[in-house]
Amino acid sequence: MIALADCNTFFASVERALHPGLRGKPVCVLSSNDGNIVALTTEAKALGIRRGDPYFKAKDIIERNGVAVFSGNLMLYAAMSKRVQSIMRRTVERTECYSIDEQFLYLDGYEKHYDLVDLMRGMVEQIALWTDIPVSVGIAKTKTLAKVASKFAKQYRGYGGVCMIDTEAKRRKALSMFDLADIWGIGPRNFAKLSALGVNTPLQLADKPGEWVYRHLHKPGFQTWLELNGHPCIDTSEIVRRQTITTSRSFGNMISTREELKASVASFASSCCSTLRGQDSAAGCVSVFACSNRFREDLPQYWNMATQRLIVPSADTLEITAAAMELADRIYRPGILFKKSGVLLSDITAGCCHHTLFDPVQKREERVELSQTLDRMNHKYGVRTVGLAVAGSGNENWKNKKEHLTPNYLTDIDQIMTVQI
DNA sequence: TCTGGGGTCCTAGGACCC
DNA sequence: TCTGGGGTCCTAGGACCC
Repeated sequence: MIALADCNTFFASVERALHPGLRGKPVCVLSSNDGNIVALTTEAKALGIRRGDPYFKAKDIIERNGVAVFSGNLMLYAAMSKRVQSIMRRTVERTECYSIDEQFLYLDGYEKHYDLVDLMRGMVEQIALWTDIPVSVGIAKTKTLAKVASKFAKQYRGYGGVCMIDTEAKRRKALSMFDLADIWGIGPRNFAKLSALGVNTPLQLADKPGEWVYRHLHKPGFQTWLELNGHPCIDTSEIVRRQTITTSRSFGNMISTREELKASVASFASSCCSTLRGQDSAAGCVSVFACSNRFREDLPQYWNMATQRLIVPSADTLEITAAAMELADRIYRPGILFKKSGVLLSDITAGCCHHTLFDPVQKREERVELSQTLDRMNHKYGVRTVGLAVAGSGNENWKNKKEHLTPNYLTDIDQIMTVQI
C-alpha cells in the first residue's frame, strides 16, 4: 500500500501556524507581486473567494470580512515543509517528496506490525502537535487512488485525517462518488472530452475498456485508467536534475528603459545560475523573454524571446549574464511598457565545468570557483549580499510588490519572532 | 491602480539520413 | 502508366501537475 500525505491549504496553514490569533479565521495567501490568491483556508472559501482570483477583485470581500492577507513567502513555506517532511520520515522509512505540500509514503511491510490507519493517524497528530500544520492522508494500492482517498480524508471529519481504500467495494464506492474533474491526471480538456463521450464519474472511466481509453486519452490517460483500476504505473521518483531552469517575474511597476529591462534580466540570470550550480549542472542554451501588460488593451502589446547557444555548457554567472544582456538588448523596444521578463536555461547537462579545445574562456575552473564563492557568501550572509552591478541595487521599479510579508521566522536569525511578555 | 511562477511528458510533423 | 522504405532527431504545441 502507498499513502499520500497532503498538507491542507498549506501556505495559508503556515501563516496561521505563525499567527496563532488566526485559528478558525479566514486567511488568504497571495502570489508573487501580490497578484492573485493562491491559497486560502476553508473559512475564506466559504466567503466566496476562489483560488486564482486577482487580489484587487476580491479586496472588497476581504476587507468587509476581515480576512487576513499575506504576500507569498516561498522561503518560509519551504522551511516549514522540511520540518513536516522530517516528521514523516521518522514514521515511514521510504518516502518521496512530490511537491512542497505532498509526500508519498511507501507502506509495504508495515501492515505486518501496524494497523495502517492508526499508524498514519499517529503521524498526523505528531505533525499537528509539533508544527501546527493540518495534514490529510489517503492510503490505497496506487498513487492515483491514494490521492482520491486523501481528498475524502480532508472532506469528512469522521475519518480523523486518514482514509483508506483497501477493498474492491470501497474502491468502487469511492470512484462513484468522486468528482471526475478532480482525478489526478484529468485536466479541464480531458474532462470536457469525457463528458462529451458520456463518461461522468471516475467509476465509469475505470469500467471502460483499456483500448477505448487509449484511443481517446492516449498514454497519460491510459496510465490514469490503470491506476484507477488498482494497477500502479505512475512513477514520480525524484527528478534529480531539472531539464530547464526558469526565473521570471511580473514587475511591480511597468518599465520602459533599456537599463531597467537589462537590470531585471541580469538579476534573473543570477538566480537561474545559482539554481543550476546547486544541482551541479551546466546549461548549453540561454533564452531571454520580455512582454508588455496583456491586460492593458489601451497600450501597444509586445512579446518576444531570443535564444543563444553557448559554445561550451556553462554555469558561470558572468558568462551567462553577458549572454543574457546581449539577448535583452536584442528584444528591447523603445516605446513599449514592459510588465514581465524572464531568463530560461536549457540543454542542461551534469557537471559544472566543461571543456573543449576551442573554448574562448580562459581558466574556466577559476571562473566556476568565483561563481561558487558568490553562492556561498549569499547563502551565509543572505540572498543578494553580493551580485553583479548590472543587476542594480534593489529599489528599482521592476521589483515585486509585497505589502503583507511575513518575516522569515524559520530561516533568518535577524528576522526571528519577538515575543513580548 | 491592481491580474503568479515553475515544471513535466507526449505527440505529430518536418527535416534529414542511408 | 510508372516515383521506396525505414529510421532518427528536433521542434512546436498540447495537456497535465503543483
